[in-house]
Amino acid sequence: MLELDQIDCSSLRITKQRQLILDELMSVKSHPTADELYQMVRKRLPKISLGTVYRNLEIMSDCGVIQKLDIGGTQKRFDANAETHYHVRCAKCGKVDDIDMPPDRSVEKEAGKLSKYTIIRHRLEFTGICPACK
Amino acid sequence: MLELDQIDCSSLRITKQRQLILDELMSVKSHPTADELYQMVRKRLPKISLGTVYRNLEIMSDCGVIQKLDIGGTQKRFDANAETHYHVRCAKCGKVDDIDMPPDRSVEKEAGKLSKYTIIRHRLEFTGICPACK
DNA sequence: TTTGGTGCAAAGGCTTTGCAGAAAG
DNA sequence: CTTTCTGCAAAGCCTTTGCACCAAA
Repeated sequence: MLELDQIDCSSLRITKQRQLILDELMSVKSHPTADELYQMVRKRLPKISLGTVYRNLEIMSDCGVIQKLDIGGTQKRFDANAETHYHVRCAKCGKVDDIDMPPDRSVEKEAGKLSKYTIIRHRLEFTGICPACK
Repeated sequence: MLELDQIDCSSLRITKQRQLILDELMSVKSHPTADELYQMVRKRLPKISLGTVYRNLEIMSDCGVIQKLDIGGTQKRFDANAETHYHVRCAKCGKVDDIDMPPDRSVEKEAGKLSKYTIIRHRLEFTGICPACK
């Protein structure tokens, strides 16, 4: 729940593993799960462990280098683009893509008026059927 | 992933358990997790099992009686209101509330133009700090 | 060196499931 | 009666974590 903690991002080291995980994530426009990323990185660094992938994805998203997506489905997904942007998820195969729509910050102001919460951010997600599943 | 399957909703029976789970869910405006609901129902039906709660929540959301929410955090939450509406989640305590904002279906048309997906629905969620956590 | 990172394997948290008996229709 | 549902407990799936060793700075 506590997602506001600041972690120390200044003492991070650049390890082979961390670099490769980021490289692989940046190389795809899809939004892979930790395990998918693990399979990708393993081709170049066969001895890397799944735990290391999870640990690094966690750290990098805490530091704002990447983004952890909590889209439908059971597994979390990761996005090399840490900026706010919108996504679509295929209801059949679970694939997640970006939607190239400019984020509309005004909805946050509106939501702030309609509730007693102090709004920090918003997230807009679409569900649909991807071209391959049609 | 396959969330489009139709399940047979015509042969459902009205059991004590199912009725109570729905009653409890309808009685709150919060959006409880399966376990929270289990604790609530247990006060009135001490011998109910957690598995039964999960099973019924699954069935009722498949049949469109209730809604399963996939909001941030590790646990799924449930909503007696199956209509499309928006939510806020507190970044500190994880509480989820409704936002009384009319759903804007036009964003779906826009997203359809900007991607190759056939859009089925959208979901808008806010993150903020609830009054109790301020 | 010092401190942070890694691999491994075990543990954890939430959810699903198989099965035999119970209950709804 | 027949079919669906329940309680229980075990299994499953994804993710986190403890520990001893390794490597970056």
